[in-house]
Amino acid sequence: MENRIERIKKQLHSSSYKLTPQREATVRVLLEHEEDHLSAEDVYLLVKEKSPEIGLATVYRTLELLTELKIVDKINFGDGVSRYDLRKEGAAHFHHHLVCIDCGSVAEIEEDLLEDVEAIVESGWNFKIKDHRLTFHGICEKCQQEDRADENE
Amino acid sequence: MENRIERIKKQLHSSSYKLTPQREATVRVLLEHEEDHLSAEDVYLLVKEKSPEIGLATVYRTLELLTELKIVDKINFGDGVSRYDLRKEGAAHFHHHLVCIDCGSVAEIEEDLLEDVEAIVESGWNFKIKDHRLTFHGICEKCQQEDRADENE
DNA sequence: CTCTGTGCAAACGGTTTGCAGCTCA
DNA sequence: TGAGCTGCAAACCGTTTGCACAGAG
Repeated sequence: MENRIERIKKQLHSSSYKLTPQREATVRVLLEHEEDHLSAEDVYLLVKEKSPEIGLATVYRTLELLTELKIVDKINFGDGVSRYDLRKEGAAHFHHHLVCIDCGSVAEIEEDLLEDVEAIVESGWNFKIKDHRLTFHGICEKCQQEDRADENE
Repeated sequence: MENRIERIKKQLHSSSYKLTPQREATVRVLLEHEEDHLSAEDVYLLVKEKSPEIGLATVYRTLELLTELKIVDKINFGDGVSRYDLRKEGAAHFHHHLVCIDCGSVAEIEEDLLEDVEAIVESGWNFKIKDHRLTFHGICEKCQQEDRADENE
């Protein structure tokens, strides 16, 4: 935890930004909720619990800054809200998501899985890939079980 | 063209919707710009050229209706605007996109490419896939050539 | 006549921006 | 002192909604 903060601090400094208390509070919330896919508003409310004086605009500006430095990834599942996802340490590729269309839960896939596909696309379409977004929409394990339970009623 | 309109008309009817002049004008714009990834506003302006009385709300409502009936797909490249993409005749899967981070152009990939990946995800994560979104961000062929030309200056 | 669909304008909600004040070198 | 950063409120902008009216069956 502390050493990840330290590393982020260095990343900011190397681009001549400061790790202000507000920025640190925001980063801490992101670290503590690494599995969730928080919206800016979510982050704001969580930061506010510990630092009540913070403003929503500051959170937005911090998230934008972190996105720019590729410390977080800004994602959009099509529900009209941007969500922010901390990049995994040393992850070469952006991870994938499984969005459940029943309960709305979002799971992550760390495995790359796209290596073959990317090779095909790069050679077949002459496209130099820099990043990707892959999201599957479907039914999560829990909802599948509940659906089956419903059927047996 | 005409028979695709006819087919869409039938799809609407089978869900007890009418193909009104406004809806037809909107669909025609989508058919005429199948390669572009138009925003609602884009569609509105194009429809307005031929049917100036149409309102923006009607275009939104039509696009929503077409999305519901899976005649178009609503996509989001993260620039804060929804774009609408006509489904290819009989396409089982939603196609993929190549977004150029230099010039902003968007190309489409019709090939599935994800069959293997989906099989892995379904069995490995117990997730029943219903749909997917795959977008690659990178440099298109044209911009790669221009970059190379720049280097040789 | 009824029900669906439409145009307009207002409302909405997430995000951005202008600005005055603050912090810390 | 000055550059960067913050909080607040207002502005923004894509999208949705309420409502009165039009049009087809």
